[in-house]
Amino acid sequence: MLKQEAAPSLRLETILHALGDPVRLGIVRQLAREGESSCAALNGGRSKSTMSHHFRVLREAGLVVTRVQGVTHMNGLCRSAVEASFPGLLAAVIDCPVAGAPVENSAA
Amino acid sequence: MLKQEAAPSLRLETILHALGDPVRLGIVRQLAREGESSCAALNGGRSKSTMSHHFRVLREAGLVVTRVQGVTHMNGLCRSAVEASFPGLLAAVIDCPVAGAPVENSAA
DNA sequence: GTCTTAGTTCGATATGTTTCGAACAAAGGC
DNA sequence: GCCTTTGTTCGAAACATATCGAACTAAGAC
Repeated sequence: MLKQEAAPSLRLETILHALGDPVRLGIVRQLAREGESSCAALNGGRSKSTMSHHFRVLREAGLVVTRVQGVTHMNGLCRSAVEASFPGLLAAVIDCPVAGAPVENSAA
Repeated sequence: MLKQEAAPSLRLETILHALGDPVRLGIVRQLAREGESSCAALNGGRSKSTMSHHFRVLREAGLVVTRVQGVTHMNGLCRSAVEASFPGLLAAVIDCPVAGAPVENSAA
């Protein structure tokens, strides 16, 4: 079962706004590096409700799809869909080193 | 004379945040299409102080440089600097059609 | 059926952002 | 010198966002 709020609009403005938050940027980058993850696996010490909010923004922007798998929700990056609408955008955001680790780097 | 707040940090997070606002995204896209412009040439009916604020955010993000030329301030996109740090990012943001015209399209 | 787990939704608070008008500063034209 | 033009800076108001805890829901384990 997929969670997707209607057809995501895939508006550039909405996508950039979603990516403009450090927590969400961290989520997207981590999802890109490590593939699907549960919500809990990405909370950098933030509360469940905060994370739920950020995932909702990412979902509504069309950047992330959430697949409900039993009790956990697996989130995946919508690489191809975003790539189709805005070629090169995700690659540029993902394939570059970045200072500061918004979501802890699991390098602990 | 160039206006540049110290060395712009060129942080991805800051750049995405700057681009996440529809007015600023419009400015950047228009600057990309039409080259340098004065501040006044890009106000979509907004007040001077509002535009000044947006240009400041763009400048601080390292997306725009402002050259003072007599009484007017000419703003140009820092394509190469941004491209050097985040290859493909500006291209992805600029070279795509976008719904909604934040800054009026001069197609009036 | 009861309990646990993983997320969501709600309501509140604190913080940021956008926007404006008014006052200011710099550069030139007269 | 004075006036005009173009932006900037300063408050202030309106709005949006990030964050939390508490109450809720759905799925499964027991």
